[in-house]
Parts: sequence; C-alpha cells; structure tokens
Amino acid sequence: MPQKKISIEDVARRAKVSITTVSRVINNVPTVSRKNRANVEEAIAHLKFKPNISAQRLARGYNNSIGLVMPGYPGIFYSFYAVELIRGVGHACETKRLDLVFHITNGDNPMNTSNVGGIIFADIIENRKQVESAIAVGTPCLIINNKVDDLDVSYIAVDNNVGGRIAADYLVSLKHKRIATITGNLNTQAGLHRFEGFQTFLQEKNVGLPEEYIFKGDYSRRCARTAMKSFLELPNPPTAVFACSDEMALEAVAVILEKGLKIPDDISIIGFDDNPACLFGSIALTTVKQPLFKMAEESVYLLSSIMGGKGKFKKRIVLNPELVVRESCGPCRS
Amino acid sequence: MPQKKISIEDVARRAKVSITTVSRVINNVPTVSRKNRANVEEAIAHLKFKPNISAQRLARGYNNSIGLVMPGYPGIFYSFYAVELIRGVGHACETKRLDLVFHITNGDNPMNTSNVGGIIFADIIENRKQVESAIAVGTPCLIINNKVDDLDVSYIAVDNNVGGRIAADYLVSLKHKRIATITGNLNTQAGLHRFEGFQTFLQEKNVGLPEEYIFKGDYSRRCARTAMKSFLELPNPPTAVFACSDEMALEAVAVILEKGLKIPDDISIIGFDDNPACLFGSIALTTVKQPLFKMAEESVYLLSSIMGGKGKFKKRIVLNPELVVRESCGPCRS
DNA sequence: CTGAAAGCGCTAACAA
DNA sequence: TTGTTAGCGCTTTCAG
Repeated sequence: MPQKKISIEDVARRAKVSITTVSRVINNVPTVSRKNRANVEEAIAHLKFKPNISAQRLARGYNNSIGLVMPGYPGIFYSFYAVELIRGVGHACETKRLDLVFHITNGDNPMNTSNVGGIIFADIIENRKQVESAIAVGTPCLIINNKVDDLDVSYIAVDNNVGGRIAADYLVSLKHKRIATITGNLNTQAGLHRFEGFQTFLQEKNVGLPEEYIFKGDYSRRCARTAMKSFLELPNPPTAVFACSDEMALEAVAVILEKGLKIPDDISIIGFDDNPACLFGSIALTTVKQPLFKMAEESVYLLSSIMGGKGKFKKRIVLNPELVVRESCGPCRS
Repeated sequence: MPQKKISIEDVARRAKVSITTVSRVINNVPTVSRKNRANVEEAIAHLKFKPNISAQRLARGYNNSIGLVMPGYPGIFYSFYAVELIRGVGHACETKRLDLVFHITNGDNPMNTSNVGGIIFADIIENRKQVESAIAVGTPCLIINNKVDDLDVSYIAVDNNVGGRIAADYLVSLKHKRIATITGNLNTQAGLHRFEGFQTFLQEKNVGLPEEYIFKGDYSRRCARTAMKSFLELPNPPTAVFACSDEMALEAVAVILEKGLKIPDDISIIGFDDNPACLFGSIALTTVKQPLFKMAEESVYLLSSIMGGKGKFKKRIVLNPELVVRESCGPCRS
C-alpha cells in the first residue's frame, strides 16, 4: 500500500487558498481569480498532485468508467472479432476520457456491476444473468452484437441475416449454381443469422443448397480445412463457397491451392469480416465487411449518452454489412 | 447518473445490526455471530446490495485495480504480441480478482497513475515519461518486454538476443550457409535484440551475413513480401530465412510457394512467436516460441506482490524463448 | 462479539 | 470570487 498522499489539502496550503478553490481549478470552474488559479496550478505541478479518483467518484456520486465484459471461452482472443471490439471500445474510451475496466468472464466471477458507470457486454453467450443483474441494480448497459429483444436493454448489432444474403446474392449474380457454405457456430446468433440469410436468399432464387453443401463449422481453421476437403471430394464439388469468417475462408483457400486448383477460376470463395490479414497472401479475399470497429466505438458513445441522460432511455441500432469485392470470386465456368 | 443507492446502511437497518457488522461480513471478518451473519447475508441478497468500490478504496486507502498501458501506434492490435499480453494480463487479473483498467495511449493523455494500485506498461515505446511519473508518485509499476535498466523499476522480459541465437543455431546446425533475415522493427528493443543475437551467432560460427541478406522490416506482412521477393531475385538466393515474427514468416512462405518453390526442400524458413495461426496453412511453421502469455500472467502476479509488499522492492525477470521444430526447415541441399 | 465515531479525499450547496 | 461545512459509502480504531 505505498502510494504517496498529496491531497487537495496540501495543494491548498501551498497555494494559500481553501480546498474549495483547489477543487474549482481541478474542475475548471471559471470563477477563480487569475492569481489564485496560477498559484494553485503551480502548487499542483510542484507537488505532482493527482486527484484521487475514488474520492471524486464518491463525492460526485457517479462514475466515469465503463466496463467491457467479454465472454471467456477459449479462443475468443484469437478472433478478429474480439480484437476489433477491444480496439474500438478502447479507442472510443480514450477520446471520451472514460476509464475502461476490462473483464473477461465465463459467467462465474461476474463483474461487480455497480462499480462502473455503465457496462458494455460484448455479445452474451453465457452471461445473460449478468445483464439481468446489471439492469436490476440500475447500471446503464448495452449489448454489442446480439439483438436481445426480450430484455429491456439497448443494443447495437450487425444485421447478419443481411450479411448472409449479400454473400449469396453475389455468388448467384456470378451465375454459380453449386454453392456450398462453411457456417460459423450456429449456437451463436451471428452464426445462425448468417446462415439463415444465406439459405433463404438461395431458396428465393431457386438455387439448391443440399445437405452435403452445408458444413456446420465453428469459426476455427481446423473445421474449415475439414469442410473444404470434404467439399472437394464430392462427386459434384461446389463452384463457390461462402465461409462465414475470413479466417475460415483463408484456410479453405489454402486447401484449394494445395489440391492444385485455381482461385477463382476453378472455385470461388467469399469470406466474412474484412479481416485485413486477408489482403495479403496469394489471393486477396472477397468478403462481406462487418463494421466491427465502428460498432464498438458507437457502443461507447451510445452508452455514454445513456449514462449522461436523465431518464433511462433505450436505443437499438442495427448496422448493415457490405460487400467488398477483391479477387477470390469469379463467374461460374461450368 | 442513475445508479440506485442501496448502501451499507440499508442493509444494516434490514438486518437490525450496525453498519460495522455489515462491513464485517462483507470483509469476512470472523468475529460475527452466526445469527447476525445470516441476517446480514439475507439482507444483502434481498436488497441486491453491492459495496461501492470507490468508498471502499477511499476508506481502505488502497486500490485493488491495476492499469495496463499499451502503446497506441497503429497496428498494435493486429499483432499477436499485443493480443497475448491482453489475454495473459486479463486472465491473471481474473484469478487474482483485480480490476483491470485498460489504457491505450500514444503518450498524450497519459493514464492517471494514482488511480490504480499498480501499473503494467506493455513495452515502452513512446511513454517513458509516464513510467517516470508513475515512479515519482510512488505507484508500483512494472514493465513488460523491455529491459529498462536505467530506471528504478521492475520488469519482466523475454531474452530476444537468445531468441535470435536459437534461430541462427538451428539453421546453422542444418548446414545452411546462405542465411537471410527479415528483421522486426529495429527501433524496438525486441527487434534489435533478435537481430543482434542472430547476427552475433552467425559471426561466431563464421557464417557470413552479407548486406543483401538483411532486410530491415517492421513486422508487417507487406514488408515481408517485399523482402522475400528481393531475396528470391538475388543471383545467389538464400537457402534459409529467419523472419522475426510468425506473421512475416507466413507471408514469406506465401511468396515462396507462389514462385513454385518448395518448403523446406528449396528453402527453409523459421519464424518467431509461436502464433497458433501458423499451425495451419500448407506448412506448419518452425519457430522460436516466446512465452508471451506466461510473461503477461507473471507480470500481474509480480506487480500484485509488489503492491502488497511493505517496502518498495524491485524484481527483474528474464524469460527464455525456445525452439519449436515443425515442418518448414530442412537440411541444406546445395 | 458489537457499535459509536472518526476519518479517507473530494464535491457542492450555502453563505459571506 | 472565496471559504465553511456537510456529506458521499465504507473501514477501522476503540470502548464496551
């Protein structure tokens, strides 16, 4: 418990004013004489005084920190998704000068929801209870990337259904008839919606999606490899594949190239995310871009406005993904 | 400023005891009668009471939160390095039940060093000043991945010099004579040391390292591509390449394969990091493993002990990297 | 085993 | 423009 203890009082003494005046300059209250302000500032600098945030928070009665709770399942951190969220939230907190309290949890050891001014839940896989508890104690909160309509809570999400449709649409416009997909984790809202959108669009266009063209994946490279191999061994292999994440797409690309096939001549492939890692490698990947970073940033601004607002209001935002055409898809040749 | 206000007093009233007793049960002080404890616990549960951390911290005079300061240069988040640090620190904080306050900064907008119990600096690129200021106010701090011997501060780092030597040693043991390297950012301690270790070892073994075999990179895939292409265009191309990060190694692999060459038959390649992404793809990468996650975890334990310890003590730990042999290196054939 | 009371460092009326 | 004075919610002596 080191921590020196230069308090507002020490500053006041040195500047020969009351602590109130010191508090005023700390908080940029204009009604302080030029002279006093200068003295106080000198004292602060001289003593290297930093206000004690705990005391400030206690006295002010509110808290300018926000919690970011992320599901703790293994592998979460290797996903582009998680990294983008952290980046976005982190960046927005910097500009908003909010403290970011970072919390990884699998459901046990929940975050103490009353020690932050607000909470952002990055998806909710196993921690619905925490959300409920946050709502119960009245802490403003918001959910990223999961449309939770049965709880009285704000959220900001991407329309994954539309994302799936975009992929299907593009492939169909290229005249592909034999289209396969490697899905994401279907227990996930995002994974499920992407698949549903994809499937529905194909149905609408009367393009079949037989069982053997559907591989239920989990976003891992391993499953993508298995999936792509099995597709290639089919008597009638697909001419196009929609992988529900760029990472899986990349692995699929590797498998295809290993077999000596050409992309996009022999087979087209489209990913999902717009992971910058996919700009490099042999083939620049065509993909469906998710505004992850933006979504994360927005979540902070939104939460911050909720925290500042008087009444508790609720807001729900759904962002649209968009197609990014690069080199990995071409017209159907067979 | 919503936030309900169920305080210790409400609990005390309901449990018909004093706030002191409530405080005792919150803090697991044993001297509370069975009955009172039960009552208090009931009241806490019923009222959904959560202690106000700001008040606790203020009263206790110390702070069980630690700050993680990361440099904010662009691209930092796309590095395996940064992600591993966040993972490790995050995980350790979970188990230690410390609050993690996450702070990204380029040097402006420094973290208020006196609002956390301790600080971990992830590398120090542009924020030496912050470290000095933390030391000045007496906040315990520790630096990850940078041996800072001219400041009175603890650190935990990887011996990158040894890492470079390991790579060189392995390649030499495979009888390679024409060995090239794509360095990391040489303005970085890690990048510089890896290169130096590599170069020195080669010298010791009398293996030449001509200028054209040294490409000064920056950890980006782009530079790795440029580097590898230039190596391949040399009249006397190298038979082995040491890339100072797995990501660069991966890009180099891609370039080699695109040229129709074989790995490791035509050319061997060794990376640095042990990024799991490199287990997949066409060739499993041989690499030098850095204990990043472990280092990050350890940093928390170490800092935590410093925070708990009476006197300010200092500790410096250097971890060794190790060779991970997979498929991308083979004996020299020419 | 329990409670009264004195702060922790700061903010925010309220007076002056 | 300035200072006095209550608290904010909790911990912690110190008496009982």
